Amino acid sequence: MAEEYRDLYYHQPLYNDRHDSATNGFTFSGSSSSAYTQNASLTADSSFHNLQMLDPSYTRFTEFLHGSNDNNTLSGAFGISRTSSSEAFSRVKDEQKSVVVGTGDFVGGNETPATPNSSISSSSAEVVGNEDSSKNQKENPMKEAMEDGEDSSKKETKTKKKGEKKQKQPRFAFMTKSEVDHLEDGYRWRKYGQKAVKNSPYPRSYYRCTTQKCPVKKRVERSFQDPSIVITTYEGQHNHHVPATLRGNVAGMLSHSMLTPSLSLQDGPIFPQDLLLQIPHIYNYGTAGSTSNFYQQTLTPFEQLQLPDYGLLQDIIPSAFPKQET
DNA sequence: CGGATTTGACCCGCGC
DNA sequence: GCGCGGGTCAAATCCG
Repeated sequence: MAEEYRDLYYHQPLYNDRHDSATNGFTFSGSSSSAYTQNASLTADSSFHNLQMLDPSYTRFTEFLHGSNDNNTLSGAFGISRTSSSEAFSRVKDEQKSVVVGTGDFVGGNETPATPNSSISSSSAEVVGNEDSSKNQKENPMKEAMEDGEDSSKKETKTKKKGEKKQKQPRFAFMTKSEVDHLEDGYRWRKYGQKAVKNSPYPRSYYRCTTQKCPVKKRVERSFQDPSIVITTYEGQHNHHVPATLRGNVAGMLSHSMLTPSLSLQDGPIFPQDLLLQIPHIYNYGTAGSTSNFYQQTLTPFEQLQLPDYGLLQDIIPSAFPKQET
């Protein structure tokens, strides 16, 4: 069942104060001392092999994020390396724990010793070339019957070819402690569906990037085990920049507060904001400030978190969970 | 009025 | 083959 979540990022943003801490508290997977990170590091070994990247081109978090295979890596964007990421996030507060559990390359055990810091920078997104269940693109005979001319563009995206299985887009999931379901991430999304989730009282919402031709989708749902946790799953890669008309111009904020320090941007276009924008809790800083206690303080140990569709995390990352059953 | 959301129907893959 | 569950569509509705 753990077919897709090759990368799972668990964020535990803990903003004790207000906005400022948001930037300061950027702890991607920072130097947090939480048990979560420890767990995260645990995931770094053995049993992750089968969860490792399938596509070496996506060896970095950002690459996945932006769908580029150039040097747009998170570490690159922040001028950090897998082993020195802590530098970039030195401002991380102790209480601000963000958990990033990857199931990709970084956790793959290659070089993920026990430093969750490195994990993120080397994280990779799942890239499943030929996945089995690809239901994204389906044909719609009904509509076809009704209209076939003008609607072709729409169908073109979903009616590739009968036999030709739709390629699975790389995805990764965030688990974010948040009171709001749909975390602001800088992109414009249009909700196109909502479904009840089995074994969960909380529905799952489906969003599509509103930018033309951008294939990115995301699903948002709440963990039924810990309702305060929102699981956001991104699928696909944006082929465009973050819309400039962001509320509060978060992109600017981010680039200023985050990119200034030690960012040795490498060649090639980099959209640092994209990285950050993928970190909902960070991004929310700019938009959800009004909310009183937007963020909670603690994160349910992720061994208790249930992943959508894929069962418990320990099912996916057995090594991270010595022994424990549902 | 146009864009976004809601929501029930439909499609599809998978397991039994 | 059938039922289930997940994902998507699109008409209806909402909202600024």
